[in-house]
Amino acid sequence: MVKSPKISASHEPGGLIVHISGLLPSLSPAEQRVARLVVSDPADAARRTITDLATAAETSEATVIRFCRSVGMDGYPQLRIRLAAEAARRVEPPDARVVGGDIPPGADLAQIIATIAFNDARAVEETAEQLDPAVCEQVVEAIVGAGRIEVYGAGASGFVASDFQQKLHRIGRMAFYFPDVHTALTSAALLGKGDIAVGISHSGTTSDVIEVLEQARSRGAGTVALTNFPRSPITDVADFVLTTAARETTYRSGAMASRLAQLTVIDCLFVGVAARNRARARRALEVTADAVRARRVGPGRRRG
Amino acid sequence: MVKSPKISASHEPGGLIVHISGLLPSLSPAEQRVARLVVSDPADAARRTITDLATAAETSEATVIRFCRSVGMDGYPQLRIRLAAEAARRVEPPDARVVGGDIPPGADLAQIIATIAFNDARAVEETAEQLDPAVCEQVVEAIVGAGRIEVYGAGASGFVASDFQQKLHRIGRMAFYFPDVHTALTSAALLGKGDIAVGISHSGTTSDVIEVLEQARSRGAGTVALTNFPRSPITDVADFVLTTAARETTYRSGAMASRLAQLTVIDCLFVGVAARNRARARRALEVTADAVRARRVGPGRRRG
DNA sequence: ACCACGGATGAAACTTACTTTCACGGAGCG
DNA sequence: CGCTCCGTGAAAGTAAGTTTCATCCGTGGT
Repeated sequence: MVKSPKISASHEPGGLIVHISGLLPSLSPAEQRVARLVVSDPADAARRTITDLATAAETSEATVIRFCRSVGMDGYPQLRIRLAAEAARRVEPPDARVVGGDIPPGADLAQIIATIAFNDARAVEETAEQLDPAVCEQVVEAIVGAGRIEVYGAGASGFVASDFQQKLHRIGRMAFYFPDVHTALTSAALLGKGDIAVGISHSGTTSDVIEVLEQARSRGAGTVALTNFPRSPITDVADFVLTTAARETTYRSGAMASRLAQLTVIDCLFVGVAARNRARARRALEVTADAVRARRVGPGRRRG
Repeated sequence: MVKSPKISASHEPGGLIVHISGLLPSLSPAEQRVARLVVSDPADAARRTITDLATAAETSEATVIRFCRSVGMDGYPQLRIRLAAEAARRVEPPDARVVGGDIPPGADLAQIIATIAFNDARAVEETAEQLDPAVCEQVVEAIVGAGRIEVYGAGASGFVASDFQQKLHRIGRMAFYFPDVHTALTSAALLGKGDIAVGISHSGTTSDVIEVLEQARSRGAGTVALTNFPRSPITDVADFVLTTAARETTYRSGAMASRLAQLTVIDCLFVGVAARNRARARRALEVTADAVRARRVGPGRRRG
């Protein structure tokens, strides 16, 4: 058996490669070698026979098969044709920016900008592609029906959590965010059936967030995890798992791509929730916009 | 017509399917049955095994192999992956999502996600395109040489400001962010020549941010504005203006696109700054990553 | 009418690719 | 120190793909 019976479904419509990248850290070393080969050149991998690929990855055919199963395929032939399809679909970017590539040392700013924009945009697109609308729908449903919503996140993911809280609050949902673990734990302990706890962690391994989510769950609240890695520990304490698809480079490890990917998911959830009651949400947005109008200056002239 | 295993080269540029259609009349009856199956549903054919396809075409495997050779393939596996690739390529391009379009009232979540992702990714790309590398360069320069860096932003832009501060801080630059206007004003008053103040405001009209930036400027600090509107009030108090390119829709006025666009710019600046001293930045990132390692759990491995 | 010929075809032999099983070895745990 | 569990590849086993070959059938020559 693979994973727990989560609601995250075995769903990788938006790109097999992306899906594999996400699973990469949860694979065994030998399988990771295979995965890296596959990800780095899907078309080439599709051309190879299983023995060939195994040799190239310095492992045995058995491991390649295990890898296929790990990423949700029936066997090698299926992986092969999926890879071929995938490779065909992705039209190579015009110039030679390597996806997820590091910034070359001699790069000038224009190059840097181009590379970053490419990767950032990519993260957004790929995240959206692989998002499972069914799971989103359920999460939206849960949020709409929730008595209280709490959002947790540490460090960089904390910004995202905070952002989500603010958005929900703004359309009149009772949402909270606690930067402090102790406060968060305390608050989580007060959750109950019908409440929703959302934990955000790129790596899926942030113990603070996991603990709080666990606490919330033990009290009967529904739990949602937002992470880049579908088999990371955080998914064990989540009723619903939503994943991002950001490929981080070593150099940019404080990187933005994961943040953008997370925000994209948040945006989808937010709009989904808001769409449930357009009138009310719109009214709330207007009211809140009015509230800060006094803090604005001039006509915002985009004058000619 | 007889079939010509002649010098027809293994070159079918216009697409494999077209190629096969063209050859169809020159094939033997049994091969034609195979060809028709393949042409009518390439994706399906790619999924089938040779025995399967042979049965479906009411013929033997041998004939399928002959068919493969007739159309210039080495064997069945090659045909299969070529078909998969072909089928994938001829998938309809994403449908007509209007750029900057609002979400139609009846939209289901899948549509919403697609629209959002499209607009978000677009905002990132377009922002990068219109970003002036020369100005970025100057800003990076200023930040690298700055004694102190302060970042201001209110509301949603506050998250971005905070994020930027955190990033800079993480690579060892002396950066600050103040959520509170009074504190920010006080701090700005203490800036001087050689310091840098960065104000973030999507609309460019947030008086709090403008005031603080003004204060900083009056003390001799360099000022940077990040806004979506190149002629908004904030640009009057900025030495350097960086712009985003997010088209906000009415409905999503709490919108994410502008946030993502801002973050993209921040990302570019950050990487630009970090690139100035790769060794130091990398070391700092490693050290800070180590610092939170204890707050992480397990290897993210979960199977069985 | 008969036969010789050649191409088309599928059965079966054969080869290669894929999958499963199993035993080994090392890491972590009591 | 011994235990278990997990990752691993060797090898056995199965299925897929390929080749060979005998048969069939239509054609054209005798």
